[in-house]
This record gives sequence, structure tokens and C-alpha cells, in this order.
Amino acid sequence: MRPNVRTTPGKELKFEAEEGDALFVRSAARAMQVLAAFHGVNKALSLSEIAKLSGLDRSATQRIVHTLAKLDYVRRSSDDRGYLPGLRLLDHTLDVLRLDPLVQKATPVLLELRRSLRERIDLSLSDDTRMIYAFRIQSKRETFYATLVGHSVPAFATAGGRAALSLMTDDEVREVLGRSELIEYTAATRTDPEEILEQVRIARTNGYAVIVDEYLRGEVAIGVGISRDGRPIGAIHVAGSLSEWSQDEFERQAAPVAMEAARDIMASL
Amino acid sequence: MRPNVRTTPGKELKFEAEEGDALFVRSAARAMQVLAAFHGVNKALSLSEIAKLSGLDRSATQRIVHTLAKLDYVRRSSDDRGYLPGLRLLDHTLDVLRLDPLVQKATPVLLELRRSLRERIDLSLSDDTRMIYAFRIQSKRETFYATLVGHSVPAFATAGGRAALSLMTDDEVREVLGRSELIEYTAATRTDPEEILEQVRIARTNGYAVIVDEYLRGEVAIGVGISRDGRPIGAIHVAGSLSEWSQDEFERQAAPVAMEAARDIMASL
DNA sequence: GCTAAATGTATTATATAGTGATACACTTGT
DNA sequence: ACAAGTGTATCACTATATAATACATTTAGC
Repeated sequence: MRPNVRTTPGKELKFEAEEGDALFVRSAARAMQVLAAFHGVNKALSLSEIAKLSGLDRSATQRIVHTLAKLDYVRRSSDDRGYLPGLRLLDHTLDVLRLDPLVQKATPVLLELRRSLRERIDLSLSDDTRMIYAFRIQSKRETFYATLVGHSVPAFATAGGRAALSLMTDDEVREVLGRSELIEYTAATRTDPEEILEQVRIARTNGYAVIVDEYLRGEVAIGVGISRDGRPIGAIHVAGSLSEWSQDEFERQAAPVAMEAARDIMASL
Repeated sequence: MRPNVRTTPGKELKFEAEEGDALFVRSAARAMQVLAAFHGVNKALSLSEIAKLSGLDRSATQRIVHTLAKLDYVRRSSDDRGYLPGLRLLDHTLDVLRLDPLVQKATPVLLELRRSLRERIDLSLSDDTRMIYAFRIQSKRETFYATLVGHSVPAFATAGGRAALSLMTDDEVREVLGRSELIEYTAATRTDPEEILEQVRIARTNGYAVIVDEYLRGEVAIGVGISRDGRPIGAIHVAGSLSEWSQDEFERQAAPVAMEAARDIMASL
């Protein structure tokens, strides 16, 4: 896939302290410098490429990457041929968005706007010469907070999560469930590990997971897991409203196409 | 606005080196520790709050926050009563998403899926006990890459950008344009600063900006700027397709409601 | 199929870069 | 009018990261 929109160069990055700034902590900047090495590129980077792009020497790069990797801010690429920015960064994305006063205030208003004007609505944030895209609103009813990138949902009680779990062995599932906080999100939420495992087994047989009411009331969702080398790496969700669909109907409609989509994706990975 | 979905606790954060890890760079970790202080909270943080939450002492916190602030990874809150995570982090968000192989491969497939199944489709990424939301697809035709959070578009050639510029003085606009890379995205893109300024003036008079074909061919977009204390902080975009709308029609429909939405938002800021 | 280049990993002595204590000016709230 | 909290600044010391060097593996070139 190629961008159909040309990306702006992004702001000029200067990671150096200005003359006589005793408070500037070089090493803190270096961590960000390493992460910023990925800005221009479109592939996984090797240590020396990171070194070159970030302007640090191989040694420093090595140790910082090592550190950031331990903290999940950097990960090995799936083919183990280089490094990629890590998912942990998405936690910070969520912080930026949810703490932004404009995002907070604009959300309900834009939902309303979307209701009257049935076109797509974007919110972007001013940053000097550029506008940074924060989010887009399209659907009718939105469960909005869940829409923010970086938001995470528990694997044990969501369709996508169960689908991902169904790609593991029973023992691995038990292990993950053991480390999960099994919160009762709704009255229907299953919190007994063995009961959840049973659902995961069903998902394994069917090739998809269905969740009704367990995480969000009134929602029916289908999840299909995506794996690479036998490890789950993500999931597709398709979600509908129980006011428009019966569970059966939704399964019959959505599950086959969603599974086919997942197959297509895995074939191309 | 309050989340209508309970947030998962997020993974347990350990920023310490394990026994005898000579490669672990403490200071690089500290930068991330400071940023991670925002995970739990829902308001701007003072220096000592950051210190407490990150487990660092006031001094270290002070200097690291100072550094991260210079680099735009941290910013002052709009009421100047604390710190918030900075927009620069969204640049890294984009890196995570666009470099992720699953996101890359899944995108076209999910667009297709959305076409056949007219419900909302999510892609989430597996991260141990949780699924991290990566993106959602809803609309019919998508200009997809532009949908990724963190993607930035030039202020000078987009509806939202021009709307934001229209909130500045002519001199400030000239100054921003001077620092902008005035790229000719389409044949219709205006690249002459004075000509752009003229359009910005029109937007100032009207209260909204319209862009037709200048950034994306076939798209008509309306932008309304959002300001705080006289400074632009963001913009709403409403975008439609020229195959469904004439420019005039779109303006007449969308502009008044969009402006009202912007007013509502600013009133509540 | 074999060499050469490039990859990630690890270990050190040295000096530089960050520490943390301490101090101050300024705002906020009681 | 005070006390508690804010952000900012300085500085001597030493803990910390450096940069050089080395090595075992994998990848690419011939």
C-alpha cells in the first residue's frame, strides 16, 4: 500500500541544546532522537541505519535501542531484519489525545455536527506550518472514546481479543488470563477463566469469536484473529448494534467475509 | 466528556534495568518515565506531580521536563497550570502505524470488507493481555493514509489550515508561509504567498475556508478554525466529494453548521 | 561455496554529563 | 499576610554513559 496523499516533511528536528542551557538533558533527547530516526523511512531499520539517521554513533545507538526495546518503545521487525517503533508509543498517543482540551471539548460537538451533516468530519490540531490529524468521525452513533487510537481493550472480554486468544494453545490462554485483570464490565461479562477458555475454544473451532453484551451493552461484535508464524499479532472487529441485528443474523452476514478478509491479510504478510 | 468505555489499566510499567544489564541506559528510560507519568491521569500535571508519578526526584524531573518541552514532547497546558504530553508524540504514532506490517497489509483488505459489509470495522493490535486499537474504517471511499492519526497536512493548502491561518494577522500568516514548503500538490494548488494570503483574508471575512482540488483532486472541503486566546489551536474539516456536491451547494449546507460547531467548542474551552 | 561486509551483542577504562541538594522569585489560595 | 506550591537556576561531586574494541552470526557478492 502506498500513501495516496503526500506527506509533509514534518517539522525540522533539532535535538541539540541551545548555548548554555544547563537544564537541557542530552540523554533524554537522545532517546527521542533514536525514535525520530523512523520519521523519514518506510522500512525497518538496522542499528547502523538508526545511528546514521539520528546522528549518534553506533555505540550510543546500540545501548539506547537496547533500552528502548526492553521498554517496548522499539521492537524487532517481524522478519527479524531490523527495528520498528514499538506499540508502547501508542499509550502516549492516547495520552496526547485524551488530555488535549480541544479534543475533549470538540468531541461531543462534532458528533452532533456529524448527525446533521452526513459527511466526514475531521479534527486537526494546529502545529505551526502544519495541521496534525487528530481524529475523524463518520458513523452514526459513536462509542466515542473507544475510537481514539491507542485506546486498549482487554483481550479476555472483547471479540478481537478472544479471537487472538483462540490462536494460542490452551495453556498459553490460561497464562494470559492469569495475568489479566478480569473485570466485570457488564452483567454479562464472563470472568471465570475456564468459562472464558471454553468460549475461546469455540472461537478456535469456528474461526471467529462473537461477543454480545460482554463489554459494551447493546453491541454484537465479531472478531477474527490475525497471526504470523503462529503468534497472534492482531484482530479484525466488526461491530453492529443489537437494535439493528440479531446475533445470528450478524454472524451469518459478517463472519464469513471477515474470515476471508483475515485470510487475505495473512496470505500477504 | 467522560469515557463511556472503561479503560484497561495498561501494562505494568517497569523502567528499571534488570540485574547486571550493562547496556541499559538509565537516562533514556527516564525520558520515557516522565512521559509515562501521564498514563493514569486526566489533567495537566505539575512538576512535582510528574516527579511523584514517575518516581524520579524533583530535580531530575525538572531537567527532563525542561528538555522534553524544548523538543515539543511536552507542552504547557493552555491555562498555564501544568504540563501535558506534546503533539510531537503524534509524529511517532504515525511511524508506529504506517510501519506496522499488519496495518499496511490489512488496510486495503479492510476497505474492501467495509464495502461489502456496511458496518464499522476496527483493526487492533495484540499486546499481551490487551488489544490496542489501531484504526477504524467507516466511510465509503477512503483517502486512507490521511486517516491515520498523526498524519499531518500543510496548513497553506488545506481547508483546516487556511482556516487556522485566518485567525492570525497578515504578518503572522506571511511569516508562517515563509517557513512553509509551498509544494504544488495538484495543478490547482496555489503556491504564491500573496495569493494564498488573499484566500486567507477571504476566509477571515467568511469565517470559514473552502478548498477545492488544491490538495486532493475531486474533493471539496470546508475548514473552520478554532482559537484560544486569539491563537489558532486547531480546525474542523468537513469534506465532501465533487461528484456528489457542487462547491456552492456544499458551502451553503456545511459552512453554517460547521461554524456553529466551532463556536460551541470555543465557548466551552 | 567461499569470502567480505554488515549485523547484533558484549566488555571495558576514562572523563564527561547528569545528579541532587540547595536556593530563590512568583503565584495561589486560605 | 502567610504558607504551601509553582517553575527556575546554580554547582561540586561522582555515578553514568561513552567510544573504542572485539566477536560470533547472518547476509550478500563473486
